[in-house]
Amino acid sequence: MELTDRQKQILRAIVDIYVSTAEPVGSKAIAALPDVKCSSATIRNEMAELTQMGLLEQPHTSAGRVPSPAGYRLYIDQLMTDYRLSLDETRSLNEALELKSQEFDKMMSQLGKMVSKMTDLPAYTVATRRSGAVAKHFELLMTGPGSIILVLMLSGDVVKNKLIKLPVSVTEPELKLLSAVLNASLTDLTAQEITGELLEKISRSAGAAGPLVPLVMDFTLECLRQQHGDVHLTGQMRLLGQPEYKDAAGKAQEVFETLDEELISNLPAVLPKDGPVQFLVGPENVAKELKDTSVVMMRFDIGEGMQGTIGVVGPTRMDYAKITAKLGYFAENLGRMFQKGGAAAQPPALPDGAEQIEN
Amino acid sequence: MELTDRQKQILRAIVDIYVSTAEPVGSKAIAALPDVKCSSATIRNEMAELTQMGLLEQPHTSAGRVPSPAGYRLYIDQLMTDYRLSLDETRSLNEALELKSQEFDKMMSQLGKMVSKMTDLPAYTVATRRSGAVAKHFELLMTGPGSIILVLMLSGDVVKNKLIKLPVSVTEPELKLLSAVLNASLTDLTAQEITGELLEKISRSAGAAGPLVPLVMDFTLECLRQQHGDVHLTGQMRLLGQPEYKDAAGKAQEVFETLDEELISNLPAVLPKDGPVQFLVGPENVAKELKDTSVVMMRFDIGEGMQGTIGVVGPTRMDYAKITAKLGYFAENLGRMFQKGGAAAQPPALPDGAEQIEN
DNA sequence: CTTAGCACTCCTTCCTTCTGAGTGCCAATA
DNA sequence: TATTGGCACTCAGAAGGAAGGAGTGCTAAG
Repeated sequence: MELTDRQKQILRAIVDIYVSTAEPVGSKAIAALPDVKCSSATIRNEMAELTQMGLLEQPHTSAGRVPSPAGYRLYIDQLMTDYRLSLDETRSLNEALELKSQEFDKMMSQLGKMVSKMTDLPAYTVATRRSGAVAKHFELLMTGPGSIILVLMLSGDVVKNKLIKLPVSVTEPELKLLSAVLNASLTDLTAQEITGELLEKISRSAGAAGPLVPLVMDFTLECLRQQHGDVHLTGQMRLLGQPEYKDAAGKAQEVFETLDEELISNLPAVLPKDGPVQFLVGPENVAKELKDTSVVMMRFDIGEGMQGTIGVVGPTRMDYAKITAKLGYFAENLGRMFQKGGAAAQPPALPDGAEQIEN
Repeated sequence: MELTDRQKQILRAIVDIYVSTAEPVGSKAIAALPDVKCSSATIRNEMAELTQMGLLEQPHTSAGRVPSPAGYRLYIDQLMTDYRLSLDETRSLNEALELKSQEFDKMMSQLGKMVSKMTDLPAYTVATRRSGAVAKHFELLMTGPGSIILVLMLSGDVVKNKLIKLPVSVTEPELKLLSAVLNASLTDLTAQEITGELLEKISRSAGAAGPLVPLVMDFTLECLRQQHGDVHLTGQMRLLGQPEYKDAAGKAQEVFETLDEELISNLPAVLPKDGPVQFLVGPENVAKELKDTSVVMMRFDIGEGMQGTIGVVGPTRMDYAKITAKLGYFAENLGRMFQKGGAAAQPPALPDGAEQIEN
């Protein structure tokens, strides 16, 4: 069942208005729009039909219309007009993009904070490996009589470290030997390629530090197998600024808790695969508590077989076009920064005038 | 002006009841308590006096009484009876204490999550140095044609890393040389002891890698100078479970934002110094937006010149005794775990019966 | 097919009333 | 002198209408 042009125009208008007012949209409001040529009665007829099709909903009989999840979906897939970032917006996005270069994990978390601030909604970031990770370098450092720190460098510029308590006493030279053996035999191997035999061989060549090998390898394999970095979720409280949570702290709390638990653990499974952008609208969402909540996810490149995802979480009624535009701007420039010269590189030059972003 | 025993008893009862009900406490409720011997009229007289002294407040003329901040303060300092952890509580605290040993920073953040869950309130953790930090080891690793990773180990088992983009091209052996020079000349020095002259000397001995020295040292000095680790704040949303935020999402959001901004940056300045426990009651708090919010902070030892702080944030009306007991239990056992054998060590044995915790 | 008109629905807001918990004070009591 | 029972008074919050108004669906005319 195809929509007529007028129906599309009306649906689009309803979504646009509802997104900015959070109030059900009446037929008069639509008829009053400058480029609508017909009367409110006609609009009413069309609205009744759109409701029948399941694209609109009515909170109660004598209220205006609100887009249904299906309506949002259709809007996103077909009707959404690209949002043009204003010069001001571009400028503040650029400002935000001036990441203080730090440890990788902190950069990701800082990025999330920036996005959350720019969209005034909760945001999260995850780093994902595109290919299997390999170890690049092992370093074992004595920190005290009974403990060492293992510093592990992985592909993708990821550094992990762990404090290990020693089951046996080991001397500094023995530790050096073990480091050397590990670096010689395990660098550039994926988790699959590290076999039990290999480990046994290493244990034997490591001499007195042999008993350490399982401890070191447990952590290493755990790191290598990790597909996703931590999910950094921030700005949850911004959701409270949305009118839907005006006086329903209970509802908000439920959403928060779900975000904290479900989303963080399930989200990596629904990272965008096909396009750079993906939308989860209301009930399409991972958890049923989030049925009135939507997620916009945007992929970006961080080179070295790694890929990042920025996501923004908001009420189903959110400005998909604007958020997509902002995320797109971030993604584009982040990819460039990560590839070219790291976060310390120049932020992108200010374009002359507002820039068109494709979604 | 000293309080009579009966006044103390009444104040204590009012705080105890109000803390658990969040409703103003009337004279009848007090008179009905088993160990109160006088009538409600007497209680009313005493309550009027306590109100005059500024220890109680009245939301409106015909309502019961509520403790004022001064009342809470007096309660905390003199009246609070130690809360006895139940066997159940001790058991779940012990369960929570089974930290998965990980990187230091993650442990701290995980600890915050545990505490937040156990108290059902927002919590934060910070690690603080007691003495100046020194560098223990430098490691420079080539990650690609134009970039290296600097891994820096500090005293206190803290590991920091940073991706550095190279201004000049450097070979692997040159990098090794620089590592060696850094390790030879800078280990065990505090930030103060690293002078310009010293750096210049290093630059010269580093040969081709000389131009890298400022980049490396900027980061190193930044790390050495850092007094506090990151403040890990979690569980903000639990505040929404408290009745005072039942239908005031706006107020909650304000508190959240303040927590995020003010608290995190100002908090290290008010870390407990004198006792292991410190209370910030309502207006004593760091920011005026938190005037209805209290903080309980507990110090614990993590050895190696480091000290940790766990804090719990809640409405002024919170169960100080219970929270103190729980934090105390954490602090005691954490200190033991960190000192004896790291987080991988055994959690404390379950005491026979509930255990008395001193605050 | 579109539109003006109209009756109808029902949410929202505002006002009023009512109730009851709790106080303050006074006079009686021990 | 300290305590208690009694009583009038206060005031927030709940409950109950009543009015207002935005918006709909339907019908009949253009």
